[in-house]
Amino acid sequence: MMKEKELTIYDLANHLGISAATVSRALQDHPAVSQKTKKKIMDLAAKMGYRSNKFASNLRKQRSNTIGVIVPRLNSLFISSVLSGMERILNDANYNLIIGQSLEQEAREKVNAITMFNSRVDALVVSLAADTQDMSHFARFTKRKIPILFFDRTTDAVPATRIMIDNFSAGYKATTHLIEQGCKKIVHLTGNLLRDVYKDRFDGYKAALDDNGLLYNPELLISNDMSEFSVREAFVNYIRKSDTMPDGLFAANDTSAAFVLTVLKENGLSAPDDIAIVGFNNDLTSRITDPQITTINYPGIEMGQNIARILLSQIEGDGLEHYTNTVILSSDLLIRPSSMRKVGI
Amino acid sequence: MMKEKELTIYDLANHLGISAATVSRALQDHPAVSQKTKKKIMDLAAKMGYRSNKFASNLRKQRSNTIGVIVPRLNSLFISSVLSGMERILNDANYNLIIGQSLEQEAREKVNAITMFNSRVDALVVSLAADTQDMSHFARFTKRKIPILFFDRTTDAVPATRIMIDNFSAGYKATTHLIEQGCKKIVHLTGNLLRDVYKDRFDGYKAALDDNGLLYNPELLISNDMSEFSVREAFVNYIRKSDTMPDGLFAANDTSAAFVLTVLKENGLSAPDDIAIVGFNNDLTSRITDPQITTINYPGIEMGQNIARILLSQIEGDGLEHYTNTVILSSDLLIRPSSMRKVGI
DNA sequence: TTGTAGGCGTTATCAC
DNA sequence: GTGATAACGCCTACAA
Repeated sequence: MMKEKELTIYDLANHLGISAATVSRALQDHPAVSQKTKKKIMDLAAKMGYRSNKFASNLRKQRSNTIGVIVPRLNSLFISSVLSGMERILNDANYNLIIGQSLEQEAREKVNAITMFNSRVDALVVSLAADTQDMSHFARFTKRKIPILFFDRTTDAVPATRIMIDNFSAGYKATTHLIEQGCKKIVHLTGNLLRDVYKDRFDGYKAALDDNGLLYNPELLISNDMSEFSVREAFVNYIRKSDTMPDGLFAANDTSAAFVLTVLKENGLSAPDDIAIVGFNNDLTSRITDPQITTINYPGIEMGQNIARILLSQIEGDGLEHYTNTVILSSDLLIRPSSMRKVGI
Repeated sequence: MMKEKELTIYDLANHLGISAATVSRALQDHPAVSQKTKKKIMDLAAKMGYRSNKFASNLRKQRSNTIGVIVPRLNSLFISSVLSGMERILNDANYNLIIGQSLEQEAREKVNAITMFNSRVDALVVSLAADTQDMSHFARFTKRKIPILFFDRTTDAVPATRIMIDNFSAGYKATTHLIEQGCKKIVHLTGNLLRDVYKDRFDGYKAALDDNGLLYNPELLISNDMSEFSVREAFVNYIRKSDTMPDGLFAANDTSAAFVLTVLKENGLSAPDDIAIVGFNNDLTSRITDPQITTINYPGIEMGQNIARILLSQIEGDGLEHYTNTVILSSDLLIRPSSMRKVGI
C-alpha cells in the first residue's frame, strides 16, 4: 500500500548522468566533491523530494545515531525535565531519543533494555526501577562497549558513568535544618531503600540526627512507593495516634511533601507550626503549595543537559576512556515557609 | 573500536550446517519450519548471544516499527502523562517511540518532522507548537500515506486524525459555573489563540458570557505563553489598578491557575472570596494547592492510550481507511473549593 | 574530482 | 521443510 517507490541516490545519479557515489558524497557534504556538482545534486534532491534511507546508511555505517533512555516513569516533573534537557542538546547534535518506561518494574526494564540493544542504540541512559536487583540486562551493553549512563537512580554493580547529586549531604542538610528549627521527632518519607538515591538520603538523615544527639527511631521512617495513596495512608496513621505525632518531615520528593500538606490541612493541622516540612527536587510543586515548601534544589533540565554532553563526548569521543566516571552535581537547600519555625530577622 | 564482530544468521547457519534462510524463518517463528530445527536454532542463538539487526531487517521490510512523537515540550505534566499512556500500549505492541520537542518553535517542529520522516516512522503523533502556521512539513507524510495524528493542539489544515476534547463545551461549562457562583467580571487566561485548543475554550467562554447577559470585555482576556513569569506579571497588573479587579478567573491550564493563586496570596487576597478560580486539565497541581482548584478533567494517560490504540489500528489496519477521523473525548468539570462561593447544602 | 564494485544483514521469491 | 539467490539503499576503499 505504501508502494510509491522511493527515490534513491541512484535515481538522482541517473537524472544527472553521474555516479551514485558522487551523489552519496555530495549529500554528506564530503569535501572531495566540487561545489558545482554539490549544488546541482542538492537542488535536484530537494526538488524531487529525496530522503535518505537511514536503515541503509545505518546498516552500512554500523551506527544508529540514536540514544536509548529508560526511566521509571514518564509522568514525573523531575524526569520529564531531565528528558527535556537531554533532548535539546542531543537533537541539536543530530541524535534521536528513543524512550521507554519501566513503570518501576524490573521485568519491563529488562525488556526495554533488550529492545534498545537490538535497536543498536549508540548509548543507553537509565534511571533504575525501584526494585531492580539483577543487573544482567546491562551486561550485553558493557560487553559490546556501548556506553551506559545512570542518572538519579544509579548502581555500582555495572561499569558505567553515574551522574547524580550528593544525596547523603543533601539529606544531612535537610535534616539539620529541621533540627535547627527545633524539630525533635522528624519523619523521613522516602522510596525503596534499595536504591542508592534513597539510601543515601536516609543515611544523611540518620547522620544528622546522630550528630545532634537525637536518636534514630525506626517508627519515623516511611518507605513506600510515594504515591498519593500510600503517602496519605501512612501519614493519616501518625495523626490518628497523636501520641506519636511528629514535629518535622523530610520527604524524598516534593510531590509527597505536598500530599502530606493536604493531609495536614484536612485534619486541621498546618505547616510549619504543627510539622515543619522539607521536600526534595524543587519541582514546580514546591512553589505553588501554601505554605511553599522548603526543598533541595535538584535541577532536572541541567542534569539532562549534562547527561547529553557527557554522552556526546563518550560516543564521539577522542578515545579518552572515561567510561566509569561518577559525576556529582551540586545541590542546595532552598528555605521556604514550610519549615520556618524560628521567625528570624 | 566496536569491532567485536557481530553474529549474523549466517554464523548461526554455519554452526548448524543449515541455510541462513531457514535460520531467518525460524527466528521469525515461521510456520514452515519444523519444531525441531526451530528449537535447535533458538537455542544456539540464545547461547551465542545473537541479536537480530534491525537496520537490515527494516531495510528489507521497508518498515520501522517506530512511532515519531513531536510535542511542544516534555516537562509538562499533561504532556508527559499522554506520553506515558502511549508508551505503555505501543511498547507492548512492539513499537518504539522516538520523541522530539519543538520548544514551541515552528522551526524546531519542522526539523523534528523531517528527521522523523527520514527515520521512516510508521506514524507521526503531533501536538503543535504555539505559533506554527505553515503546515508544509506535514505534506511529505500525507503524500506517502504515513498516518498523522494530532492531539490537544490540532489543526484542520492537514488531513489527519485528530484527538481532543470538546474545548468549546469545556470552556462554556467552566465559565457558566463561575457565573453561577456570582462572578460578573471573569478573566480568561489562556495561550496562543492561533491554536484551536485555546480558541475553542475562548469561544466557549464568550458564549457563556453572552448567554448569561454579560458583556465580553477584551480587557479581561490574557493571552500569553502561560509561563510563571508572564502569568504573574499579567495578574499583578489587575491587582494594582484595583478598580478593574476581576471576581472570577478561568485559566486554560491548572499550572497558570496555581500561579495566580500565589499572586493573590502575596497580595493578601484569596480564592474563592476575592476571585473564584477554575483551571483546566486536572493536573496533580490542582489538588495540592490551597484551596484546591476547580478544573476540567482532561486525563492525559487515557488520551495517550487512545492515541496508541487508534495508531495501531491505522498502521496494522485492515485497510479500512479512517485516516481522517476526529475523536472527541469527554471531559467534565470537577468542582473544588477554589470556585465555591455559594456555600451550598 | 569522480567512478567501480563489493558488502552491510535480512527477508522473500523461487525452486527443489 | 529447506536451500539458493536476489534485492533493500547506502557507503567507502580503491582505481582512474
